[in-house]
Amino acid sequence: MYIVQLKNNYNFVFNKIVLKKVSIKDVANLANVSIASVSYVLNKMPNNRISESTANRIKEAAEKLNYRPNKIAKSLKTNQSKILGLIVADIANPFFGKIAKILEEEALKIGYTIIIGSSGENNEKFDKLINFFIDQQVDGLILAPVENSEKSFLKLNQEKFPYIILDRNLDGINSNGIKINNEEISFEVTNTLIKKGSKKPLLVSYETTLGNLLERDFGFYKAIKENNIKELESIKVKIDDIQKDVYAGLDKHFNGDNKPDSIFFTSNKLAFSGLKYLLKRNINIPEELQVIAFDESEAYELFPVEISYVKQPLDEIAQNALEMIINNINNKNKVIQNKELCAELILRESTN
Amino acid sequence: MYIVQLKNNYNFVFNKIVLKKVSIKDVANLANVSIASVSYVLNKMPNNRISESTANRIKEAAEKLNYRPNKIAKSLKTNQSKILGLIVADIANPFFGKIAKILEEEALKIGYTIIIGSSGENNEKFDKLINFFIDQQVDGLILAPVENSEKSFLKLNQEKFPYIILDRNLDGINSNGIKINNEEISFEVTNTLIKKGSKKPLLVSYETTLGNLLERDFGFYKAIKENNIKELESIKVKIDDIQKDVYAGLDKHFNGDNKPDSIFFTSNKLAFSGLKYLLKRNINIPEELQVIAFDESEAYELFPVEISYVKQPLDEIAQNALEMIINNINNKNKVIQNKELCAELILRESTN
DNA sequence: ATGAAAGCGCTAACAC
DNA sequence: GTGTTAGCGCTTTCAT
Repeated sequence: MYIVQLKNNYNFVFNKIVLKKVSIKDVANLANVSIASVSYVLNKMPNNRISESTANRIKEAAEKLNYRPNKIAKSLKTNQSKILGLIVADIANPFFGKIAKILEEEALKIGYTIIIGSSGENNEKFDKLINFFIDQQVDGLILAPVENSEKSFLKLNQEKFPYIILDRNLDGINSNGIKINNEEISFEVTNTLIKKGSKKPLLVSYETTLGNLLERDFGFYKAIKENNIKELESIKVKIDDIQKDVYAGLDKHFNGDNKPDSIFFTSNKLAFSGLKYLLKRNINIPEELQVIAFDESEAYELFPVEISYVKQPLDEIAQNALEMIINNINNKNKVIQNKELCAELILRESTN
Repeated sequence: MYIVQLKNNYNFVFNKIVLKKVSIKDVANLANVSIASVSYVLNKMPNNRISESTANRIKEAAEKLNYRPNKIAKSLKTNQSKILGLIVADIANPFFGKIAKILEEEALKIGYTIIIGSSGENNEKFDKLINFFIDQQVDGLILAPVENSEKSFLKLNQEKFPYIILDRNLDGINSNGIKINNEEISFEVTNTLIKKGSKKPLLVSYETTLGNLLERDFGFYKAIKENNIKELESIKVKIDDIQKDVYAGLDKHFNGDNKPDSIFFTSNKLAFSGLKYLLKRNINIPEELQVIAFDESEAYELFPVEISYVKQPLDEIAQNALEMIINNINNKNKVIQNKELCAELILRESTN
């Protein structure tokens, strides 16, 4: 519903011509009350204030005019945008897509909107997005850090801007965050492979400084050490040329005479490239080679063998992230809290 | 940088204590000019106004205070939020994820932010999101309609709210939109299957009223008619239980004695379920059965046979969508424009 | 070349 | 129980 503004304060409800959105003033006029009363009623303030009859008049007027409060104006006044910024590596990656989706749905329930950005693993883009979002007056940020993004965090810390760290972590940056028990679950993965007979497990992982990924490596190394297994040369992949590095690494191993008999891929993207390779090479899974991958992926379903994988509790992650950031916003000087959720190892055909 | 506000208008720059964000007023104070001048300089207005020396003073002051204009305040004044709402079926579906990503990146370049919602193919959620986004004061909407969402569009039309329709279309809703040549490319797909020897092509599609999907069916039917091929009973899947319906439909065909010798899946989700089935049944592709799917999907890469597919020009789609909605926002009474882009058929192993 | 001031739509303190 | 009003941070018209 729109209003034609004739004089200064006099509005005339009209049917077709679009000129001006309905504002609180129009509702007040129609209900014959002050704008303050409208605000009180529509925001459901402690209702010892307005009498029920005027309250009803106001509600009716609002309905009739199809009044929609202007959140921008409210934000300006209350200094709260009710917008949260989410920065992930790549929103087209279903892992982040799922988190974003849950986050968005949960946020909606408590009146928050989420704006999403993809850093593309690039620290400059990451920093640029942070700035853009802050300029956009987001109330807080949910961030999946990229390598070399420490300075962005230091700046946020210095300005005491509310944020939490999602999924990943950065050495030396001690902030509120939510992630999973990367080391423990990776330890379990590796132990499982070994228990199932693997003598030569191979780690396919990243060349990175991101803590969560390093922890996955640690879990692997810890397990092979405890089992007195001599390490095959791990494949460490650069994050920006995954496919090439994975292929090259696997080629080296599978063309040699000290072939691995199991592989642990520490991410869904690594697994994706690796499985493609194994498919091409026609390697028998699990007889010749056992496989466990990190993260769920639809793609695994079209692979001839059901892949065992580490399932992250995405719902829990998203819910906790949201809870944490809201908490942070409302209470800026809180103690730092690092929540660690438990991932689950799902065993299927690829681990006999 | 923060400011300690001592009296009413007097601010004192301080180092640690956080009280108040830097505002235009602070910059004006520091530069010894009016806030109007600050606004002029920082918004790079036609510079016949402010002298270079004051302009420099202002820029320096802004930099020194690390001033960040408050977009909320600007929005309130200019009545433009520079926020766009995007509603897709499911942001966790990489097809939409990719579009969202490109959209977001392009939007950023022209100073727009995108907020994303997933309708989950549910028309109530769809409508709720629209309302939420409008309340959020988005300048325009980019919408992938769901079934039975006509009333939402009628409402938008009535209010002349700027929006464009993405990827899909709805019967009877004639709005600005961007999609691909669904019928033509589906015709080409089917013809290709037939030319390559298929006598009994099978259509696996949706039971739906969404125009874009129906067009894919039409393309198929047109091709088999022109080639005088008797139709196998198409599989029409309900959008909310894809896997079950696909399995049941394929079971019926492959257990009978009039087996199809080629399949056209009209979406990536259908193909996903179908390929899973074919994998389980161990059906020989392409010898026994040729396959073409709609949309690209990472998952296809892990299937033992490279799947031929219809590639949608996602970048172009996103760019056009953005251009169109911006156009719409700036010029509300524009003629209706329906842009149709060309998809591309990528032939690989699954079509001999 | 610059400043003063109105006002965007709302909230909330204060007045009556 | 209800109204008045200041003011959030900015843009922009109108003075000077």
